[in-house]
Amino acid sequence: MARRSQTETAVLGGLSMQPMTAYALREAIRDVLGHFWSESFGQIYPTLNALEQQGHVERREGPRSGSSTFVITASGTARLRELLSEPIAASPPRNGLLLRLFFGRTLGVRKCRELLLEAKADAERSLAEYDDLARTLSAEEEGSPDLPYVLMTVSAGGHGAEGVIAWADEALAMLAGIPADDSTNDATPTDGES
Amino acid sequence: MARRSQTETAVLGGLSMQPMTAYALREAIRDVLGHFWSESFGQIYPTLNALEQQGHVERREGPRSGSSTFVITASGTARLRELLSEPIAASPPRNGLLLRLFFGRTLGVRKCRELLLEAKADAERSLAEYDDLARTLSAEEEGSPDLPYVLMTVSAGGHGAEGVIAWADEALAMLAGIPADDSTNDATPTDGES
DNA sequence: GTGTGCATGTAATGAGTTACATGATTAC
DNA sequence: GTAATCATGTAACTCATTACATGCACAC
Repeated sequence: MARRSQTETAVLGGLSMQPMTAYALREAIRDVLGHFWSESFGQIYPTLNALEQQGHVERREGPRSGSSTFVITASGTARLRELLSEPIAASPPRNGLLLRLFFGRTLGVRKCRELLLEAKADAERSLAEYDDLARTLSAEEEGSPDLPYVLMTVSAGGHGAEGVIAWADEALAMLAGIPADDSTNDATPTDGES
Repeated sequence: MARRSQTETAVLGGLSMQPMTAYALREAIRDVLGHFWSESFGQIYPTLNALEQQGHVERREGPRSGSSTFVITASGTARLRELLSEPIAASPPRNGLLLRLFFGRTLGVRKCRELLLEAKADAERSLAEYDDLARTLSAEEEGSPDLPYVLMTVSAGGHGAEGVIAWADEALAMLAGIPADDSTNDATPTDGES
């Protein structure tokens, strides 16, 4: 747990695929890892400096004057392997959609339906994106030893999206069974008694 | 965005289902919302105090001397409705499993397989739990106006777990297609050149 | 009378995000 | 020359978690 927590993993991992400038690294993390991981960019530079001091990465001449390309060292690869082998620290769940639906009685049937339709549309859109991405990557990165692993994570996104779609359909059906009671929607609260 | 960010929503939502002590609330959040939401308990008490000062909850005699039961007020219900209607602030994705698999070339085929088998087993276990939970709740809370909404969130958990299982099978099949190259596992890194 | 669980809170810490500040290079 | 983009960093701030501190009440 060398602090920098998982930022270290993401940074070393990115550099394990290819040497990059810090700038390129942060774009890679945003665009490529972005589907399932995020890093605060404010920590990438400090982490790179720390890793350099520990000898896990080396600074080389960058593509421009003043810029540096970072290259992972053998010790960095070992460190990455170590980090990847650590038990997965489950980040606390925070599903804003489910939080809203859970209190759906207060939110109202109509808004719940809207949320579900929106979630379903989002999932359908991202499912299409994942399919595209898988096809593009298979073609462009053909033969790369990283490809199968990358495809696995893309596939996870796809299955997740499919799960959301199936769930949304089910939930919409359940919603349809609830009397579209407008008193729970925007009218006076049902604080009848006591 | 009254700060206390979403803690406010969870607290008001919990009290919208029934009046509780702060202690009971934090257990409810842990046990019931726990599948898709988490709150740092250190924020529940301050949030309750803030809500009390704003008139969104009222403090009543608790079940013991010195303890208080909190009751949501009409303005609290209105506030909750407002909070639930706010756009969903997507929390940054942080999937530790996918982060590891993405760098699977470095981690090694064997450990990837272990991770996937573990994830699949976890998903199967929680799928069974969700099924149980749905059955139990349907029986125990029969007739509650909150029940259908609660069941929707349970169903989301189930579909999610099913998605993970399907994905894990696919990913394991992909893994099987990779030469179980032990050089990428624990042997010397493939830092051949330069 | 004592231990377990109910009950209430606060302080310290640490992690993560944003916004800011700065400058070089390249394309137009 | 000037706008966009590459490039590097830091400081301030918010947010969240953990651990700690305290005490009552009820069952045994």
